[in-house]
Amino acid sequence: MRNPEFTKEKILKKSGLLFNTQGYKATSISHITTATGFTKGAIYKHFKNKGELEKETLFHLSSLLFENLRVRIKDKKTASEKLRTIFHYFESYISNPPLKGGCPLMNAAIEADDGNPILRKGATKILNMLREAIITLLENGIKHKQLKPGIDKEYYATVIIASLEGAIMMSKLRGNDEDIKRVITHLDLQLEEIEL
Amino acid sequence: MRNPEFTKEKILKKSGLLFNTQGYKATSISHITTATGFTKGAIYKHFKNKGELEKETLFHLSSLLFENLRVRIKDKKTASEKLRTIFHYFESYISNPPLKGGCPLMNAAIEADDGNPILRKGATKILNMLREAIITLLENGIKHKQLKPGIDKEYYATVIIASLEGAIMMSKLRGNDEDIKRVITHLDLQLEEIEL
DNA sequence: AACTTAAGATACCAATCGGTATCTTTGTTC
DNA sequence: GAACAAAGATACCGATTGGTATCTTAAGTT
Repeated sequence: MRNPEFTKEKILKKSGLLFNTQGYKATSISHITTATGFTKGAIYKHFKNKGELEKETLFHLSSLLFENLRVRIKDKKTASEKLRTIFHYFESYISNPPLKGGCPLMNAAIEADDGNPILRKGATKILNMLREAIITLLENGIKHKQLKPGIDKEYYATVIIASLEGAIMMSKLRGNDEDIKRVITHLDLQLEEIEL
Repeated sequence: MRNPEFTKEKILKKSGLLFNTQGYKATSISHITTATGFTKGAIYKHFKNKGELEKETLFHLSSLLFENLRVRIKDKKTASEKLRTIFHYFESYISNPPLKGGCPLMNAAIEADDGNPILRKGATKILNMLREAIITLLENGIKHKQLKPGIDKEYYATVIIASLEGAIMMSKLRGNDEDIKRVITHLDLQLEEIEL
């Protein structure tokens, strides 16, 4: 029963797990063959080289998270509610992670920034998507008189992303969810201050 | 002219650069031999294996940063001034980095957390040192009536470290210092709110 | 100046790396 | 059912990996 689409999907899924937990450089093609049950020939039929597999896997991982978030905020009414939903999505990120290995954006950004330009470019793209999504949310909040006009949207987008990413790293390293909870509390407070 | 101390120092220095920029796994012993001019035999005389070299190098890198900060805050009078000095230390961290490759704590934490227990332990230790240093600073500020009593010190330590670490990652990835500057502004504002 | 010890150089090891060329198998089309 | 193209398996490649055993060289001790 051959099913090339299923095969590619399975490779991406297993690669996603391995790249996100062990790292991109540390995960070899052989690791992926044993994890998927497919052979090297099958992998190189679907991806022209390891860099391409890394790139596609990163995109696959981030799409998973974006979709996760999109589903959770789509039925929320106000910008505040949507933002708060995003914050609290990360509350269980350590104890019950939607993705093993932490944040794929962070992982790719840290591993790639000085030695893997393709992966770095992918991480930059994801970060920009995230920034723009939050800024759009803030803009809609202002437009619908839910958030104070004149606030610095770029500023809030940066503070939100930076503190969440940093907190995930901290909580993951320390093995508890204290840090991520504190940061979520902090972001909730910041949001209160710009609500009308 | 043989000088084993100088040799070990040089190995640590060059390893620090390579590990912090290219990554621990991605940097081979051969890379270090060509960078230092020493041979494999010399390296394995001073470090029993690569893991030990990684561990010692991480400690060497973090000591460098801690010492950097210590010098800058030692002549500052109040806890607020000391904290503000720490925040603004990271202002030039991207444009004029004291250490190439970003924050060694972050780099080690991200690379190690799922597959390198020795490095992970080292990163945890450094994070705890940093947390306790900030908490001590806050305690002294309270004791000397510079900061409001009853503030949640753990909370502020987490917010400070998380947002700074996240911002370094963002600014480094995007290649500018906008994000780190925004976070420093944010932390300055937070500090104002707990000052007496 | 002979002896000793540690520092560092050299040469090698099996295992693994990413990648490719070639083969076999499967499903589709006519 | 013969022909064909695509999917996947197999076998191999040179280069590199972390690590070690052995050798040489330099410096200190008496």
